[in-house]
Amino acid sequence: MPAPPTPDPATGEDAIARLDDRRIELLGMVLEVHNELLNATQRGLEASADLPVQWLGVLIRLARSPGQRLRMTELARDMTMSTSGLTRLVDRIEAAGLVQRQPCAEDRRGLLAVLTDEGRSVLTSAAPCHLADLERYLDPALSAEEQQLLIDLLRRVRDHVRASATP
Amino acid sequence: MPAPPTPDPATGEDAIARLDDRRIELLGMVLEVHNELLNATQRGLEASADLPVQWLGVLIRLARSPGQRLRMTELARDMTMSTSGLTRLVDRIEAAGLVQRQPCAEDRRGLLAVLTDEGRSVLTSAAPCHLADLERYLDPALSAEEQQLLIDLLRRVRDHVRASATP
DNA sequence: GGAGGATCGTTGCGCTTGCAACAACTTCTC
DNA sequence: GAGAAGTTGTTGCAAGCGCAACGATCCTCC
Repeated sequence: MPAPPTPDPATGEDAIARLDDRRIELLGMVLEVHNELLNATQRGLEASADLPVQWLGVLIRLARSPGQRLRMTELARDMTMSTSGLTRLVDRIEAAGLVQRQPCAEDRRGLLAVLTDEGRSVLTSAAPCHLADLERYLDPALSAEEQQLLIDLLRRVRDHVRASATP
Repeated sequence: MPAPPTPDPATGEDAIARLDDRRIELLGMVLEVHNELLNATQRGLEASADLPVQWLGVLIRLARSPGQRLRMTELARDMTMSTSGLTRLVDRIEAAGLVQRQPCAEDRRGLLAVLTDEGRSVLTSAAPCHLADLERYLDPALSAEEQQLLIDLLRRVRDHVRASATP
């Protein structure tokens, strides 16, 4: 391959040409799907239960955990957010009575976020609407197999980003 | 299928059981990948060019557009963010000299965000690092075909969410 | 051609988040 | 055991975003 006619502008053109790169498109698509899907589910959740999606995220993770409780740090990791962000988030949810902080028996520094009865009740009433919304958005777009495939592909990306970014 | 033994708690258990639903897992995975990938690329971009990812998003979209310019509203749609958010974002980028606002000839309400020479220069110097980071994160996780497949699946989700949520 | 409605971009305001610093506690090391 | 080093959760602070309201401009329909 011969050298390009105009060296310095050519590197610029080269860089511009690479803007259509597959990986950049992938990043953009992840961002767009995230925003669209989050906005859509948020609207649906506001209409049906007047609940922020993040609250539901916390409630779901607690409900799935043994004893309906989770350490603050672990919850923050699960939610992929900072511990300070999670502190305020749990503050709000606790003020609404859906969660409660409990001291941790085997580590006196730690706190456990515990799902209250009211939190569990709110979750069981909001979950069906949330799921119906999600089905409405996803099922016509992707078959069950495609959804599973998408999950697997995304999980592989997540795992590798985590592994190569955390150190 | 016989009725469950304890009716009212059973609906609760039922709702809790559905928390493992494929669609909820998919939503969670999209959120996680978004956060991880955004944080990772952000760190890389800070280290190499000290540039927020959103700035690069604007720069890339402008560079790809004919005349390196885009209407504010269209840019907001492309970035999947509100017009007010974009106003402040462009404010910052313009203050840094990478973009410039120009009046729109055929619509005196409108403004065009135009890439400046400096913006183009910053983009061409930052893009290679950004792409290298992205390759480092994505290529070991997914083959070229899988990446393309992932893009296609995500695009179908995006399109359907947009179509069924906007009205 | 002019009035009503829609669209474009900006601003005030409040909310949520992350970073850095901190105190309380645990764990490692000698 | 005592001190150093790390971890856990909270707080002050500032940055960024979306919503609602606003003026300016365009478009439609009589």
